[in-house]
Amino acid sequence: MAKKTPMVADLSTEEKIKEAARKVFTRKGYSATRTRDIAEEAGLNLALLNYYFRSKEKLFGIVMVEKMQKFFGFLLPIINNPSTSLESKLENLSAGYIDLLLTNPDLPFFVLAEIRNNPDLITNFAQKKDFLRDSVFIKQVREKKTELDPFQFLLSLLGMCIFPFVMKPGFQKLTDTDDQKFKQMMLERKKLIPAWSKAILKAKHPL
Amino acid sequence: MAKKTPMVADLSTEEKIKEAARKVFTRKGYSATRTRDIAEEAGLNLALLNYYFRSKEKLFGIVMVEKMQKFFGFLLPIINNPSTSLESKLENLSAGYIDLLLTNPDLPFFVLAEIRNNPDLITNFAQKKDFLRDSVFIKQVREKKTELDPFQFLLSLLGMCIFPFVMKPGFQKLTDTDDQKFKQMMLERKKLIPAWSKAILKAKHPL
DNA sequence: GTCTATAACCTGATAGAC
DNA sequence: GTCTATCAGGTTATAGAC
Repeated sequence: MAKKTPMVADLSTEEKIKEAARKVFTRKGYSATRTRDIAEEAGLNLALLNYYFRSKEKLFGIVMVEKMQKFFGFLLPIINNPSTSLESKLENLSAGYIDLLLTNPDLPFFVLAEIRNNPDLITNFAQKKDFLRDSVFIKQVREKKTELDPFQFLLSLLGMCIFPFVMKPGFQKLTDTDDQKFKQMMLERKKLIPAWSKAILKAKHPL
Repeated sequence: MAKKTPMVADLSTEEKIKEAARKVFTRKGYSATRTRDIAEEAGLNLALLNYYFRSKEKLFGIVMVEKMQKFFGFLLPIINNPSTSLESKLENLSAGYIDLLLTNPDLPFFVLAEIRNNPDLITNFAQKKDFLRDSVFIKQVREKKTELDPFQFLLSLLGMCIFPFVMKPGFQKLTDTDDQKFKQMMLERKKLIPAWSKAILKAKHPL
């Protein structure tokens, strides 16, 4: 193992910093993290952050774009897939999103926080203006059940998938649920949400 | 209108600071707000914050407790009310919570953020340990449908009520929905959520 | 490329005049 | 009680040695 042949475990300095930044920024947010926290987390000196990334803000920007792409890059293709049925979309979205969030439990809160700080950002990640209004998903809900506002339905669907992760720390404390049990619940949820969504679609619309 | 008879509009200095603190802290969170922001928002000098509240942290603590009590003080009594049916609880919770959040749209995000920063806090606001596990709501769901995990159901119910408000800025940007239209949607939602929750309770449980 | 030392700046808190 | 001016400490960013 010569010095120039790094093992898989040890990344380049630049990548070490990015990895540390991902971790600290997602946990504490932009304002509450100090560049020193990131340097320490990376096991490196503070000056290197500026050497590689010029500023805290630029480093954050890189992490932020990554996270946004992860969050929306999964969601939008499913919602706008013209070759799957609405029922398939419910199953794909629920199962895939919960898997994604199980490996990235802090992702939704980070994304929601960032959108609140800067709502204009969201337009960079929705492919085009009125993307959602014109999406296949919205059309399919409209065809299935004209009296139902498809955006109301989507809000509920997303809420059922995402909210448990936003609420995770509080929920676990309140119900004495450890990570293992929480994971089991979320896996179970992959089947519950499509079933429940279909029940909602079938339910009589209230006056 | 003598000097000593203030009009309803102008509050005491102390109350002006608190009101400004509520506004800025809820919008930007603890770390991102500077005491100078609060002073400016209140139209007062920075030194007065420390005169009245000793420190940024103490001022934040006061605002935070208020918000937590507002958030949980409404939820817990409904969930644990022994003299209402499960169906009534669904209706009361949905209607009441959405009304609360329409006048306090930033409340859920603030509370969720605070719980993430300090999960132990939540135990101060849940009246006793295992409050939720032993609650009337959980018992009633269990009686109604033994094969359904009542916590899964509660997560969905809360998600449907709360998530739209957490997502509000992004949703509005993405769908070109102004505040007036958003409010209409949420009022409509007060009827949708109980109907949908009941449909979930009636739906066949997936294997 | 990586480090130590330090500059430049920002922020919470206080002193002291009014 | 309220203000201006300032301090003390912490934080980002950089200079310069290695």
